[in-house]
Amino acid sequence: MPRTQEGNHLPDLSRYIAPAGTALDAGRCPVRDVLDRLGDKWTTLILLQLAEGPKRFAALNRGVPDISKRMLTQTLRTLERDGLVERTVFPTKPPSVQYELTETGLSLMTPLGGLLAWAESRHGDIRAARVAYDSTEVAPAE
Amino acid sequence: MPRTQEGNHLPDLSRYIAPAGTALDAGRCPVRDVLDRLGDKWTTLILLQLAEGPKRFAALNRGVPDISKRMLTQTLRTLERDGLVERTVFPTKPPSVQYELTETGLSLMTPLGGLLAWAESRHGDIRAARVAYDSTEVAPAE
DNA sequence: TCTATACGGTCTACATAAGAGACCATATCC
DNA sequence: GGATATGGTCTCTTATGTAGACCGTATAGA
Repeated sequence: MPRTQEGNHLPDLSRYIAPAGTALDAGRCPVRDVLDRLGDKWTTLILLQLAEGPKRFAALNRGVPDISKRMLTQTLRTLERDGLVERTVFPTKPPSVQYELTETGLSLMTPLGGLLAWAESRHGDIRAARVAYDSTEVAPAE
Repeated sequence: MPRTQEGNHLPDLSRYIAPAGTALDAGRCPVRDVLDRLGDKWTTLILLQLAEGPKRFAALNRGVPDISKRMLTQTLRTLERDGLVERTVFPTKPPSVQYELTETGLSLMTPLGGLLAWAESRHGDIRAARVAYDSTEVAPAE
């Protein structure tokens, strides 16, 4: 079994890999249980909106214009259920609903920020790699 | 790279939010273009496998037992296209194929590690929040 | 008064994506 | 000869995501 063959200053990621065959099921594997949520396509965008401060439903919808209300509701419910977002209903007439990050949600912003910084700095590389890949696929003249 | 550590003092995340109405489309918004990939359900798991060192197709399949070959192939192709993973075919008799992280892929491991550390440390909170949420939903008698 | 808009959603119908599992060719082992 | 392993592809079915209509209340404007 190949160990980590180089000591290239990586964080010890193997700790996040479930022991083979045992804990890869959701509910026990934090990677799946948490990371899958961030990949919800909308979750990260909404968290980013809320990182600016508490917002209301319609404001979130404006901040992420191409999300449907259904998906916005659904994503917010999941975030609320996971304890990342707090939902407060003000009994005004039309009732207004405020969403804001909880302490847990707020604490996610730091590691998320690191990932976004990576995404921003490497976005050019990734896009270039795609172009290169697609061109060699179309014209494998190498 | 922002190294903000305080919970109430966030890194400037607003920079990752596209100017309203302009750049939320994929291809211009790094958040979508990159983060959506990590949410591919399998991508992170496979990257974690490869963080241990180069692996072959079947080894990856064993490391993530419940992925189908079809999804494994597809995910690896996407990672290769994005320049995060390099695919090398050795012309042995049943040809063997090795996958390994590129420098770009390797560079993702650090911010990803931060996110996984967060996921691990908050997993208990999140699961507890879910239980609490579900119980109040089922029995809203307060 | 009649209509339009905004609030915060829900509901239904449809399109896309994921998943299971058969299948392929080659080669070695028993 | 049959099983197993290599690295996939292909089709079929099911789950998920999306668009958009709809709902009731309330305010503003014509």
